[in-house]
Amino acid sequence: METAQRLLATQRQIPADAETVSHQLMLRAGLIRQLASGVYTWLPTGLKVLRNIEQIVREEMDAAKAQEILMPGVQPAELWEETGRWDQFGPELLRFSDRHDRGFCLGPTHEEVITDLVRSEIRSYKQLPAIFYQIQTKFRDEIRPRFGVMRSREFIMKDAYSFHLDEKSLQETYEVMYQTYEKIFDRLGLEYRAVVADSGNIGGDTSHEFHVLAESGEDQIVFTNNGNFAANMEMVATQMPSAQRPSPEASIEKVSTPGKHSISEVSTFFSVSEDKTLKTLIVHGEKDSLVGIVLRGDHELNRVKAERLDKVRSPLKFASAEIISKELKCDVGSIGPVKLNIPVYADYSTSVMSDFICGANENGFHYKGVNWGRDLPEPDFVDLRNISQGEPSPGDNGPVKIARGIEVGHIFQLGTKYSESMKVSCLDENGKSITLIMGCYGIGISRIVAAAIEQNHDDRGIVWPKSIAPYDLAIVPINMHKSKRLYDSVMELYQQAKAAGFDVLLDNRKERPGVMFADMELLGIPHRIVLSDKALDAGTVEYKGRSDAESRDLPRDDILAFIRDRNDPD
RNA sequence: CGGGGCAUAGCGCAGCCUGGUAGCGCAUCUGCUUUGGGAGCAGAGGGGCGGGAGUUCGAAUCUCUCUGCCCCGACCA
Repeated sequence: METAQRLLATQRQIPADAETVSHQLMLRAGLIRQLASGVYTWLPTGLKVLRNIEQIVREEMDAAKAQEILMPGVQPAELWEETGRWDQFGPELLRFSDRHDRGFCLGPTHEEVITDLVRSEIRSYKQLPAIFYQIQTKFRDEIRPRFGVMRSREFIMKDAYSFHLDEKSLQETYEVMYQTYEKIFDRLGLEYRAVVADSGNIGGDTSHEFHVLAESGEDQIVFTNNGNFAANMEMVATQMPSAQRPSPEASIEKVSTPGKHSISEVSTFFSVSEDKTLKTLIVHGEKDSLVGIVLRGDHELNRVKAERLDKVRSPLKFASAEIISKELKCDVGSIGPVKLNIPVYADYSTSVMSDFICGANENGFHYKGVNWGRDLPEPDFVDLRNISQGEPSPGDNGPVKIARGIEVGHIFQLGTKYSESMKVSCLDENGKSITLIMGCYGIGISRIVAAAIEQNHDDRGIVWPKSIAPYDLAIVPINMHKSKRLYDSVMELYQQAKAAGFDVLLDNRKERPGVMFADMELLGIPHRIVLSDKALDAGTVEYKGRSDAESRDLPRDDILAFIRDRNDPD
């Protein structure tokens, strides 16, 4: 491919609307353009990356004996009514009517469609197990699309669905899919981790997420060095401490703490560490009630755990400052569990605290020397918090580490959630009708593009893993328009590289070198060859890998073999 | 949906407070010079200021009202 004939669409300036690195770089490198909120056009370069990812996914899915199909983006309401999701899904499901006033939606996922297909096509156990997949555009009317294609409304997903006669078969296929996902993310050249996950509203029991590790990731993942434990933060249980609560030594005392609101201010004021304080959060309960949630000062609330509590409204909603001051007669920074006349849940970790500090439910005052049982009733101690770095892991696998990740894959064991409501069965070898068991397996293809950039970039632009880079190799000639022999040499190398199977981008624009270098680096092309008259005399070319610190001169005749070796050292 | 912000040329912005008929940088086009890290000079084209209504002799500037987009919170690949 030659730059002069190609819509490179690179931009020098950072678009004002983009905040995250990947979003900025995708716009600047000319991969995408926004059409509407959460809706993007893929430009030629971006599409090449997308196709590279799709190809790897396709090859590995095919290798796992999954069969590719393509289902419609538009789906009839009746199917969704069968599973009850027409009502459950909420506004995220974009609904509309056709000219006959029949209800339709834009497919956010395809459990209903595939299940409908399978129930009419699969009749015998001999056709099972079966895995179907597609790579297709989905639409979810997200409340707030953001970060470019990281969370867009229209996006490209690989979704796969498996059907089984029994649980054992589902387990086997699930294991195959897990391994297939590992192969896919290995081939994509991304640093990732598989974690135990919450299955959310897709339904089912066992589920794993695959996260690309990146500082900017929205999810926290928890794992151990021995590799035997890895889970989404939402899922990591903390235990009731086994230690005995120390006996009270101090007596309760109300202390004036003017202007001290946050835990760090209060702990500094009292010259104690944050773990000697309690923080009390106020959330909405059922109906109009409020519920207090008490955590150790240095701990972080886990929303998913809080939502599971009987008295807490789901989804979790924090009480506003106005409601708190109206109902509790004090402001947010002064709340504590003592004489708090609403239901209170306290985290396990607070059960072994004594002589602690907490808000006095009066502006400008805190209590110190507070003790459970003596100064206030024992609350319900439950698991409410996020585990912290360095704490012992569940199952004795050593201390946990915490990293941030971007969820790019999710596999579920669905069980019979859809097959039951949609009555999918077939006959087993005894002629008995069996309700099929399902699994489903998603990969966010378009999100992977953004995640790969979040994980692999520098101050000059994208640094693509070589398997998904839009081009393998950039050829940058210096002053080609001035030298016929340079032109001939460049074109010869260009043809040779193409013949050798490289996807080559020849920068044949009449630009100054700096402009070409900057664009090729912004685009993140893994290998760059610079050709000049000077090097021609020496019989060399100048080579630089995208993440190399320095360029090097190599014999012209060896360059393609050199790059091939570098790509594939074996 | 709650909170905050923005909307002026392809991109980034100024002008708005104190109304007088739109400007800067980059990009684009032409010419000359230049050519190993986003060139220099000269010239050119391009918008009527998100839409609608109002106030006014006159509105990018003031008022009202829509709409779109971005950011922070609850959803998910």
